[in-house]
Amino acid sequence: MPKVVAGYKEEAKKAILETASEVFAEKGYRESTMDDVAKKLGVSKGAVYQYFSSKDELFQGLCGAAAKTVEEKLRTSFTGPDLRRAAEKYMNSEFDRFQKRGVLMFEAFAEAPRNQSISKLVRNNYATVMDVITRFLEALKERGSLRQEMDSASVAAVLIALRHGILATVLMGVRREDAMKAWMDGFEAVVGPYIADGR
Amino acid sequence: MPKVVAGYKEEAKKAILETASEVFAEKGYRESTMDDVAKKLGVSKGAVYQYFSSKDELFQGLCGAAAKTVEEKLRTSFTGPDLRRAAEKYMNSEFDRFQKRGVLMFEAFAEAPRNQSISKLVRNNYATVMDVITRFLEALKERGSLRQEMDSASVAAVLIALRHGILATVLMGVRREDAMKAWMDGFEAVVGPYIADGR
Amino acid sequence: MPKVVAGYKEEAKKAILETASEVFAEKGYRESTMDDVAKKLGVSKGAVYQYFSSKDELFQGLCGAAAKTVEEKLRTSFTGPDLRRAAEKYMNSEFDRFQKRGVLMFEAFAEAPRNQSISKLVRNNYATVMDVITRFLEALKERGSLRQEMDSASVAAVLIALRHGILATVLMGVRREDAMKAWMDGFEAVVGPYIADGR
Amino acid sequence: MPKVVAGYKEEAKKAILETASEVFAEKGYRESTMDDVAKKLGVSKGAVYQYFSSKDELFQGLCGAAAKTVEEKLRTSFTGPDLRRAAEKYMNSEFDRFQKRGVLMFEAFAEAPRNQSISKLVRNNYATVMDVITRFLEALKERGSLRQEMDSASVAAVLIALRHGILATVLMGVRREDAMKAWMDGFEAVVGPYIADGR
DNA sequence: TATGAATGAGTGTTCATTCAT
DNA sequence: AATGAATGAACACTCATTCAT
Repeated sequence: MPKVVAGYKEEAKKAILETASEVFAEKGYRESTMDDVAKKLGVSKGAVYQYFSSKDELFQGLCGAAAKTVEEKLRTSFTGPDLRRAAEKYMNSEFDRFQKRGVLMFEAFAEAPRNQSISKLVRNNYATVMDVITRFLEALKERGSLRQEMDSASVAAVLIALRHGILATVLMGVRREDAMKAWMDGFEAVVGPYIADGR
Repeated sequence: MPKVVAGYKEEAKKAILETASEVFAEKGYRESTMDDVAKKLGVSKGAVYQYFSSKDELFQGLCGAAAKTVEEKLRTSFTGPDLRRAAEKYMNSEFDRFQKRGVLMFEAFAEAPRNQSISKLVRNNYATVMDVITRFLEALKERGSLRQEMDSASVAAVLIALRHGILATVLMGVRREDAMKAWMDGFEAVVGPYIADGR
Repeated sequence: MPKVVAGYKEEAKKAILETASEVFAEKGYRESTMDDVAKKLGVSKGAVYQYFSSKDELFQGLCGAAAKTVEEKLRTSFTGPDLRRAAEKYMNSEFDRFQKRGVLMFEAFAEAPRNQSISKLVRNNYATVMDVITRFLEALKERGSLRQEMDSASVAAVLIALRHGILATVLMGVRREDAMKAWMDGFEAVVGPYIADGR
Repeated sequence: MPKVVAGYKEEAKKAILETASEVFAEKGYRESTMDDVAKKLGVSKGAVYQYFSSKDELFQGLCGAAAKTVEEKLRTSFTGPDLRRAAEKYMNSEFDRFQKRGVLMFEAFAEAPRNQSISKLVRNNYATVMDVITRFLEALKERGSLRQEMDSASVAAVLIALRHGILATVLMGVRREDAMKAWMDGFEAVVGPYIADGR
């Protein structure tokens, strides 16, 4: 009779989310069963239901957590003075995550049209990411590191699309190094010349 | 007792594929039932099974058809002398298709990791598209319409990723006009200066 | 692969209803499973669901059929010239039915407060029965077989209650003959003197 | 950590029974969960199990208590010199109880055939009630208040059936006042003329 | 060829009951 | 005594697939 975790409720939820994301990523959301999740956790189905009242809620929790991870990663990656290196580091960490959980993003997109909560999550995540990147570019412009006539919001939109598309190609079988090259090429072309220390 | 179509086997398959893609796009692949498809066609389940021996095969047929459509569209769009206008026209037609069938792409990506056939389809499609675009860019370079030092394959990879990412943002709720702007902005940045009539 | 019945849809429904009422009467509605019903029919669960889309609907169908049977029995029993004998014959046939399916009535009453359809059914059945009996007594009054000052509706209400209560006591273990005696005693007391051929 | 009651074991049981009867009456025995009962009590499931070792036992306790209440009510109602008024007062108090807990009776009847304990309870209750009423009628006969040729046991049986049937009609939606009229009409018809002070 | 009744293996979810704390 | 997390056996309901007609 193993416990979900030996700790507190929040810990338990996190553990379930973690396991569930592995299972869902491996077998797909619709193809995975609650039993799969429970068994991988070494726990009974009922135990999982104590923390998430439905499979759907579990999936939403998952997507929410993933969205937060993405935002976090974004914020922590784009900090240093070297824009280019930041972009590279960022995409590298995305690749790592994608190796394992990448499909989940598509699962979420596929569900969104028929699932209000997921849809809202996806949209909010997009808005947040747009905001973070736009502000970041604005700050660089003010520092003089980027050309003044750049439309930050527009560039941000392109970068987000590019990032998404690059990740998708990885799922399509493109080799990681090729994908990274495409990302860096695209990044440079879109962001343009960069003066590291502003003036 | 309506026939799938009053014509030949191939006609019948096309009709089923068409209807199935509507149903799957609306309700999702896993959530759609063979009965949904049959009913929308005004035909019995058994009739559908006469042409596709399983739901999975039906989905594969769907994806194959979609891939062909994409390739076709690509080839027909990028022909005229005006690169920019061609890019815009192309994305416009993608948007139209995406309004209705967009999600199917995500369904396919989500299935791919667990479905050999779909996976192969996706990869082949990627390769084909890469090929088409790379050749096209090469041709333009030879004509002198694009800068000679451009790495056609690399630019093609970026463009494909960008296209994919842009379409994804549409599903995420980005307005069509904003998505189009991002596409055009990205396109120009990536492809660079273009001399319409070469030299 | 046995068919539900070898006949038409309506036959099939009747057969299912028949079997289900046996199962439900034996094990109780809530304790019976759809599998119980299917197995007793020698059919798969899915087959049952082809005719009744839910367990609840099956139960409603059951109650509806039972209500109709009751009304029918009432109408056919109270016809001849001998009121007393009619009453006895009627209750006898009720006892026969009750031996097997009696509990179902209580199941229905127990469900009614939480089940609109059942509630409506029960009320409608009561209204119909009241109507039938009242009219019948009225007719007898007109023929001069019953005392003129009798309040037919009131007597009908009492008779219905009495009938119900008598049947309940049978379920409580009262011997059939004792129950019959109580019914006849009550009936006579309530209906009063009767002149078989009017005038 | 609230205690079931701050008092003695018997008090605790009573409190649980009281709450459980509310819950069961509202949602039905099979549809109610032990958690429903516990939560309404403001206590954990485990606490309830300390006093009743199973849901079934809880239900039996309930029925037992209800039976006692009925007997009590009977004994206290039929005391004064005015038989008619006593009958009315009695049914009035039954109506009050029925408003809230009426369905439980049907739940019990529905369970009885598959539950020895409940079955025994129901039969014993019937026997007791028969006894109480028969004795009461006998006493009245001896006092000269009722016609001497009356078969007390028979009349008692009819009255019990009538009472039961009347209560059932209330559950079927008959208005309280109409039900009361039917009860009084039936009562008078069955019991016959009554001389209030004997001789 | 087409039909649609039938199958049967699942799947999400519930809940009485237990038991370590 | 009380808690509530965990168990695990059910159960209603679904659906891809088959096949007799």
